[in-house]
Amino acid sequence: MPLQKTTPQEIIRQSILVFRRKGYYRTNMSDLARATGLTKGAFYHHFSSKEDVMRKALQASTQWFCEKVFCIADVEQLSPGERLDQMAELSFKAFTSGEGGCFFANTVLETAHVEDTFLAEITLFFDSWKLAIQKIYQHKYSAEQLEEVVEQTIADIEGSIVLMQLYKTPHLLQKALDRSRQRLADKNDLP
Amino acid sequence: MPLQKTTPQEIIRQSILVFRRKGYYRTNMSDLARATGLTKGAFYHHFSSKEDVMRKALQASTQWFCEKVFCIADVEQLSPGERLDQMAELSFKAFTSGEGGCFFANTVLETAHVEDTFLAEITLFFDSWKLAIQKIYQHKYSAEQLEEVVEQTIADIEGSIVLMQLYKTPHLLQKALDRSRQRLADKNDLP
DNA sequence: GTCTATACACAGATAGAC
DNA sequence: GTCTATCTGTGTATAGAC
Repeated sequence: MPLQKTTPQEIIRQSILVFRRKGYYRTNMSDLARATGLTKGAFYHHFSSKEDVMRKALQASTQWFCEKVFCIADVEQLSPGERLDQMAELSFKAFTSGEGGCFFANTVLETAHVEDTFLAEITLFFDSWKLAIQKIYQHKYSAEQLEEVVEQTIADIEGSIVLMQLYKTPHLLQKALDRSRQRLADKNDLP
Repeated sequence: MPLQKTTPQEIIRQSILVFRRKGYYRTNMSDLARATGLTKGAFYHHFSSKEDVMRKALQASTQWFCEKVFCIADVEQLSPGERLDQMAELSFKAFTSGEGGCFFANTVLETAHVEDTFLAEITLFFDSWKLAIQKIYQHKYSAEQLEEVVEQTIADIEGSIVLMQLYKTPHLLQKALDRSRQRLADKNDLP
């Protein structure tokens, strides 16, 4: 029997890149087929619809962040500062490699008020991210401060990703990640 | 001669609401026509293309922010804190009334890597915003601190608008605006 | 599993009557 | 200035050969 030429995993990997760059609605099945070296017909052999591809792309991307980035928050051999440094470095690469910034922010802004099809998948990403940062900041912030400083950190990073794509300079994201590190070091901080 | 039933200004006003909620690509001419009580044919009497409507919508929205919100930074009768309070209150209303959060953030994420058609219009909005906040923060921050704290403030607000739409609570934006106020009050702050 | 061909719906835009 | 009708392109999805 012949080998499977194109695996669903590889199709999803390429589809994430296209969706992140062009957005959900602007991406068409021809784009996805071309990116994976398939035809539209062959593509539909693997996935039932564009929505199906998108959902699996969001899930795969969240899984990647959890396994490669957010899990660093649990490494007890490292200090909180070292954990944040490693997470920041990987986050920077993830959000600046290729085009499109944050796949999840793009998707929530694009779809939230049209159809709530992907809200569960996107919420899972941000909840996982919040939890990871929370684990690190809890060494420094009190319980009542913790929630807001975590929200501020993620908001600062996501907003910087927006501005980064407008002004076309990754330095804006780098500075936001540096601020997230300073929040762990500084004595007097917001809030 | 008969009176003009639908003014271009009113068409743009309604189009902004639709574009902000559904996004540029997902909005079709029927949506815009319906929102203004016109038919597609009548709509094309006023505007040459969807891109034309979008560009004028972005320009009109920027003009509104400059005349109604950003100009408060120049009111010398008010203290810097009072100016920021007033700007924050109007910004909160602008970003939470209706659906879609920030029209400009939505548009830059949607279009930046597909076509750079609207980058000039969006840049004008953010540059105007930065300038306004800069005028207020310059009373407290040194020249070398100023740029980053302004960028941080806008990033924090924009990121909070993203999260606000995911978690469906305007409180997230309110807290980001409160932090922008604290940056003017606190003694020790980031950076 | 991959291909070509095509069905079907809807989008942006135009023509021409009123 | 607004309408109905229509042209044309493109999008999602399916059918069926190889």
